Amino acid sequence: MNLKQLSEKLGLSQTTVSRALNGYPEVAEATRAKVLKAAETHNYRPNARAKSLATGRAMAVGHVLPVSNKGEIVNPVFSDFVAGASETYLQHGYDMMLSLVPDDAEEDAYRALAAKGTVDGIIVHGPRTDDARVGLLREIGLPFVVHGRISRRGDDYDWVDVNNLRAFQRATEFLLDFGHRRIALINGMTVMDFAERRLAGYCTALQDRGVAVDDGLIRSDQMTEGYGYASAQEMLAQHDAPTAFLCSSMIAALGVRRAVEERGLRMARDISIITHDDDLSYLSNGGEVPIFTATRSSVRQAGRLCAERVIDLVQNPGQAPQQHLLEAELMVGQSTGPAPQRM
Amino acid sequence: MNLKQLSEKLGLSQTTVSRALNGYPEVAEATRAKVLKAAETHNYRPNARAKSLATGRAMAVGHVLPVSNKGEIVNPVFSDFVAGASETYLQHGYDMMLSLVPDDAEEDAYRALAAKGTVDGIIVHGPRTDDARVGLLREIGLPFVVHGRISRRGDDYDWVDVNNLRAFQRATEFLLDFGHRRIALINGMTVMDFAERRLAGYCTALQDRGVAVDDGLIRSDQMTEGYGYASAQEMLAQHDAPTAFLCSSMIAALGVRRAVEERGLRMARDISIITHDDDLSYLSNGGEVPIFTATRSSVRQAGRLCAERVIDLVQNPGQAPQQHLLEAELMVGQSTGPAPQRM
DNA sequence: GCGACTATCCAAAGCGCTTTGACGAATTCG
DNA sequence: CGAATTCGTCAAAGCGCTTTGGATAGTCGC
Repeated sequence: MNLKQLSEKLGLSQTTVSRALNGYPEVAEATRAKVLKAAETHNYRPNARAKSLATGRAMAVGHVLPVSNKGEIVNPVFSDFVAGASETYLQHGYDMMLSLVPDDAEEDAYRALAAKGTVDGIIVHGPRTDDARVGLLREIGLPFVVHGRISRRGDDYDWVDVNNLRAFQRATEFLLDFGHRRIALINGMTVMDFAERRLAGYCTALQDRGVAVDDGLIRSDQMTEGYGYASAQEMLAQHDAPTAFLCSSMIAALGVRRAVEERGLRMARDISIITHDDDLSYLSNGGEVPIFTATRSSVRQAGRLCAERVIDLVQNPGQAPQQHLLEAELMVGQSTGPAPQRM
Repeated sequence: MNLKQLSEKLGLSQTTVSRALNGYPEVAEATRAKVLKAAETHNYRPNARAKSLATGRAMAVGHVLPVSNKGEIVNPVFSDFVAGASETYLQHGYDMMLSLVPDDAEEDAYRALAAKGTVDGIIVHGPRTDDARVGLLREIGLPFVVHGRISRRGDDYDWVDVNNLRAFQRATEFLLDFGHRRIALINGMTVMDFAERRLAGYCTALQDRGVAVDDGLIRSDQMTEGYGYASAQEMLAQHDAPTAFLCSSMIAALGVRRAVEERGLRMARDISIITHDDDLSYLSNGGEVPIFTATRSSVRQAGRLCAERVIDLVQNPGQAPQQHLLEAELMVGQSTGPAPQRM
C-alpha cells in the first residue's frame, strides 16, 4: 500500500493525505481523522527511501567503528553504547546504520557514507590520540559527534567523553592514601585517546605525591581478560611486585584477579585492584558492595547523549560545538584495602 | 555532485553515464573509461536513496534485537556477531541497519521495517522457544535468517545455529567420564531456545548413564558474571555440592570461578568447569592450553554465515529454506580434571 | 452584495537514480 | 547496393514521497 493507492481509496489527493499524516495545519480535522484511520487499517507506512529522497533527510545516523585488520578486536563496550543510543533513536524516529571500516580505508568510507546520503550524521567511535577523522568530517560537512575525544586537537568539534584523566587521578590518589606506592597500570592501547588520558591522570597523581613513575609497572594493550592476567602474573613475579593494580576495564580486571588468586594472594588484603567500570549490563559490578572498587561511568548513558546530540546537530545545523564531559563516580568495593606492611 | 551534473560535464546523457558506471554492455569501452575516470576525480557516488528507490532494493539488511523492557541486558556476543556479518556486507556492498525493539512492540516493528522499505532482508536474533517471529516474517514476506532456531517449529525457515544439544551432551559426557556425578548447569534464560537445547543435551547425557537429573543443580538466567558467581556460591555451600559446573557462557564461567576460588577450592583439582565459548575477541580462551575446557564455536563465523545466507536469499528469492548447523569443538583446557574422591 | 480573506484541497514539479523504447550511425549480409 | 543488424546513445517515464503554487468555495466586513 502506497500513498497513491491510499489517496485513491480515500478519494483525496496525495497532497492532502500526505499533509494529514504529517500533521500539517492545512487540512480539516475531520479529513485528518479519516486519513489516519484509513492508514491504520491498511497498515500504511510511507516508504522511507522515497520520503528520504523527497525531504533530503535520511532519518538515520551512522556508527562507524574502525577495525584494524590485524588485531580484530571488537570493543565489547559497543553493545551497551549502542543500546543506549538506540533508545534515543527510537524516540526520535531515527534509524541506526552500522559500518565497521578497516582503518586503512577510513577516509574513503567516510566520504562514501556522505556521498551516498544514507545517513544524516555520524557517531565516531574509538578516537585515537592523533585521529584525523575530525578534520575529514569537517571537510565533508556531515554532522558528527565523537564518543571520546582527540587530545591533540582543540575543542572545535562535538564530543561526549568521560573525564578519564580525573577518574584515574582520583583512583590513583585513593590507592596512595591507602599507602600503596607500587601501583601498576593495566591500560588500553597507547594509540587510543582514552588510554593516554588515563595514563596522564595516573602519572599526575603519583608525581603530586612525589612517587616516581615506574615504566615497568605500566602496560598497554587491547583490553582482554588474557592481557590482564598475563600482565599481572608477570608483575607479581617480580621481586618488587606492585601492591595495587589500576585497570582500564572490568574484563582486564577479571584477568588480574585471576592472576592474583592463582598466586594464593587475596584481593584487598594482599593486592588492591581498581578498575574502570563502564557499567555494562552483562558484567555488572553491582551488589550491595561492588566486587571491584571502580571508577564508574555508564557507557549506555554516553550512547544516549551522543545520539541526542547528533540528532540535535542534524535538526539544527550551524551550532557551535558542544562538549559533554561525564564524571566517573569512584565506587568503593571489595577489592581495595591498605597496602600490606612489608616485614 | 550528482548524475545529472556529471553527465553534463561529460557531455553525455544520464542514461549512458549510469550504464557505464553500472557495467552494462551497451556502452563503448572508451566511453566507459572516460566516465569512470570522471566519476573518480569528482568523487561521485550515486545517491543510495535515489538508487534504492529506482531499483526497489535497499542494499541493506536489518538486524533486530529484541530487548525486554525490564532486564535490559544486551548480549555481549552481539559485538562479535556483528563484526562477522559486517565483513560479508562489506564485500557485497550491503549496509547494516540495527534496530533494538522492545519485545512488546515486536510485531509492529517488523511490519514497519518491511513497509518502510529500509531493508531487503533481516537477521533475527535471540530466538525464543516459542518464537512467533518466523510466522510473522513469513506473512510479511521479507527474507530472513534466524541466528539460532525455534525448537517448537519445523525447519521451514532459514537458520544458522550451533549444535547446542550435542555440545552440551558431549561436555556432560566428558565430565561423567571423569567420574563427576554432581554436575551443575548454569544455563541461560529458559525462554531462550539455545538454553532449552543445552538443557536437553545435559539431561540426555545424564540419563544415558543412569544419573538422575537434580533440579537443584540447574539454574537459568541472563548470563552475567554475577549470576555465575551467585549460583556457584549457593550450590557450593550445600552439603551435597556439585563437583563440576557446566556454563552457558564464558562470562558466567568467570563468575563461577570466582566463587570457586573464593571458597579456597582449586579449579580442575576440586571443581571442574566447562563452559560454552563463543570465541569472543575480547574474552579469548586461548593460550597454549585454554583456561577453560570449553565447547567452542565462533559467533563471528555465525555472523558471516547468516549474512551470506540472507544476501543469497535477497538476490535469489524463492529458494527452499536452508539450515546450517555448526558443530562446537570440545577443547580441553585447564579447568577440568577427575572428580575428587570423597573421603 | 461585493471585494478580501480564510480554510481546504489539488495538480504538478521535483528529489536522483534506473530502465524502457526509440533513434541515428555504422556495420554486415544477401 | 538496399535491407537487416548491431552499436552507442538519448529522451522520457517512473520509483513514492514532499512541497510549491494555485484553485475553489465558504466567510466576513462594510
